[in-house]
Amino acid sequence: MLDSRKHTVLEAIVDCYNRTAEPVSSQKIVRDYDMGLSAATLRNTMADLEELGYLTHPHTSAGRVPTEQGYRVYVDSLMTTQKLSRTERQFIRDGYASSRRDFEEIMEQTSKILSAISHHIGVVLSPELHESILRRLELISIDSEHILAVLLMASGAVKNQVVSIPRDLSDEELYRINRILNERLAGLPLKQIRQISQDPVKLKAVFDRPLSDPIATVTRNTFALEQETHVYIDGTSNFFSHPEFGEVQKIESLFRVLEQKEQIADLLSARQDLLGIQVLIGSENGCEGMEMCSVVRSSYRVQGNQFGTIGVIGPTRMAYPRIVSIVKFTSQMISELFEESL
Amino acid sequence: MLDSRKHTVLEAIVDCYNRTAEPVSSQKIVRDYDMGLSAATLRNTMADLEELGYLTHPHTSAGRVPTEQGYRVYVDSLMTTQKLSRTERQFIRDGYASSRRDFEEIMEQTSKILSAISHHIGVVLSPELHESILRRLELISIDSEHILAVLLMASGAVKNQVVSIPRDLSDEELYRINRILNERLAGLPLKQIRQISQDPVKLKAVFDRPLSDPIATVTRNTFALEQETHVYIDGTSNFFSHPEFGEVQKIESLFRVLEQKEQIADLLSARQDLLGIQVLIGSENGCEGMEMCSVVRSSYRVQGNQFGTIGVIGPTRMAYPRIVSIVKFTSQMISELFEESL
DNA sequence: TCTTAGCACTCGCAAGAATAGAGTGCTAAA
DNA sequence: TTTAGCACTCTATTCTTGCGAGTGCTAAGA
Repeated sequence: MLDSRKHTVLEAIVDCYNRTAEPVSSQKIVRDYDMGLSAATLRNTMADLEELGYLTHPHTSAGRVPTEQGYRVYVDSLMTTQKLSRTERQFIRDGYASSRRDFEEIMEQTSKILSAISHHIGVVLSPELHESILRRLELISIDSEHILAVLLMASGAVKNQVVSIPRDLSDEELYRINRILNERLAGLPLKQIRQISQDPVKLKAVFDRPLSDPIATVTRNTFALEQETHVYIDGTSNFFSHPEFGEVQKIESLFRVLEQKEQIADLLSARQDLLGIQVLIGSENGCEGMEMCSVVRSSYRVQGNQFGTIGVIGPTRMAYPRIVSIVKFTSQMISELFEESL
Repeated sequence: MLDSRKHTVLEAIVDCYNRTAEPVSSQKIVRDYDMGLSAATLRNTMADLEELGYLTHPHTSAGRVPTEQGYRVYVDSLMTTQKLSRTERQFIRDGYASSRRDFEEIMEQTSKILSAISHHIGVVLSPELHESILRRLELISIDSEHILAVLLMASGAVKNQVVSIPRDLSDEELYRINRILNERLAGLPLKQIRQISQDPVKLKAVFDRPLSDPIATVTRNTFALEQETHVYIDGTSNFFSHPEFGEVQKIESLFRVLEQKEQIADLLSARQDLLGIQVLIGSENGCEGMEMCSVVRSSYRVQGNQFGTIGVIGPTRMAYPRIVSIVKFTSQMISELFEESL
């Protein structure tokens, strides 16, 4: 569809625009890229590329700027992904070295590493709690009406949940319930446990006890969990250094979106089934207020069928090859970390 | 020091400036405030107030703007604190109604309520973990090298901590250690437990066992906690609606500070010993990059000697009477919540 | 002595006009 | 097919001008 020259020119323009943040003129290309063509010829090619929808003009006498479609072609078939340098890889590894294998800390640290090395916004989505497999649960008495349920997942994630109890339970009773719940429920995914806990028939089958038994109530109340994903965001202030966000209103709309963590979660987790790296360019992310941002995301595997997502959010004009490498490498790192910790 | 007229005029100017965000002229005061004086007289008084350091001029032919010193006088002795309206009080109460008494949720919800009702930034500092009293601790086996320690505090706060263990411990051993730790340590503040855990003599005295016993190692590793305060921030994007932050660089410096949670923690917790409401005006907060912001803060009591802090961060030009009332009422609410939950 | 009307003066701000310069599109020649 | 040349367009900058808001000062009045 595009001949070789158009490819080269488009790549040069994307590259140049990404570095300078200014519309790219034909002269600029002649000077900076040695492609043995004159400015006039380039202008012809650029006009063609514009006709095809890969470039635009801010105004008649300005240079060219890639359109989203242009970026799409660049990302899909032009750019050459370079490997991260040794220093960069080490930087990422070092970032994890200090963390003590604590689930939350790994999540948080990842968002920090991503933002620090990419100079954009780093986002991490923890795996959906419902998919997690319960390794062990511990019930701790709080007062006569509440207990604290500590759910330890196979992934290392921990969920604390205050649970109402129907009547005061003695230590022995609680201990007994605790033991039985562990026997019958450990090893199952939370989603399944939830189904059991809400279905009187299944509940009876699993525990072989009348529904009035405190064990049924405790189970029901403990596993009445909402869908839950945690969102870790870091590096928001990096956005201030980009010239395209020189006006307040542009940055405002972005920040308003970032404060809505659910929206970010949706954005990152949409079509999570697609494995590997994905790049959403500009308005492709479908998020109002984030039209001028691109998202590079990848899922990571925690365990079995459990996946979380990491991503970098930056201006559409970002250094895609580098960011893609960063996200790819980091998601490998994090998957390895979780494999080790098993 | 200031006669009654100067008082009235200063109050009017602060009030007017807070509403309009524009320098206040003598005419404006004549029109909006019925004080039976001519513009010329007001100009004289304003000149006096400027000489005393309570007002300034952006330039010769502009109206007056309060200085930080002017705000100081206003806050300390001029403003009339109005009570919150019934609707506002109800709004705050409703904000807590949905939360399930979960410690973290209360913290988070408070920052949301504060920002939503004040239209500024809401900040909540959890009480310093070291000051908390251990109610109960539970050890859960993770793998042959790690256990999970769940510390339930008297306040309802929960701290999960992954702990390295010297060698694989059987379930019975772990259970035994767990029981002994609870017997000997529950009811003590973490700070004290930490001291015990690091002092061989005390450790031996409390547990009456050789230091080589796993119980000593587990104790030491479990309570080697850092000082720790959580910071909950909400409503940062509210700042975009204030006209004085129309330029990017002003908002940038602020957001860079807000990303440094430790700085915010220091800012809020400094001189925590002072009870009641405190107002830090402009550069008084001593935080670089936040010179144009004021802070209204108050501590809340969780239990016994344990205090956390809540606060509102807004532009120096904020509606102090209202914000002070909000912070005061909210900190009462939160203290009550914790009393109930005992 | 305090208050006020009047007036000259200052300064910022917005609108316009002029200029420079960057970059294009087109044409015609190589 | 490529390229040099040129006219044209549009932006960004700078300067000027005029307007209006608001002050400070002075002198007259209460």
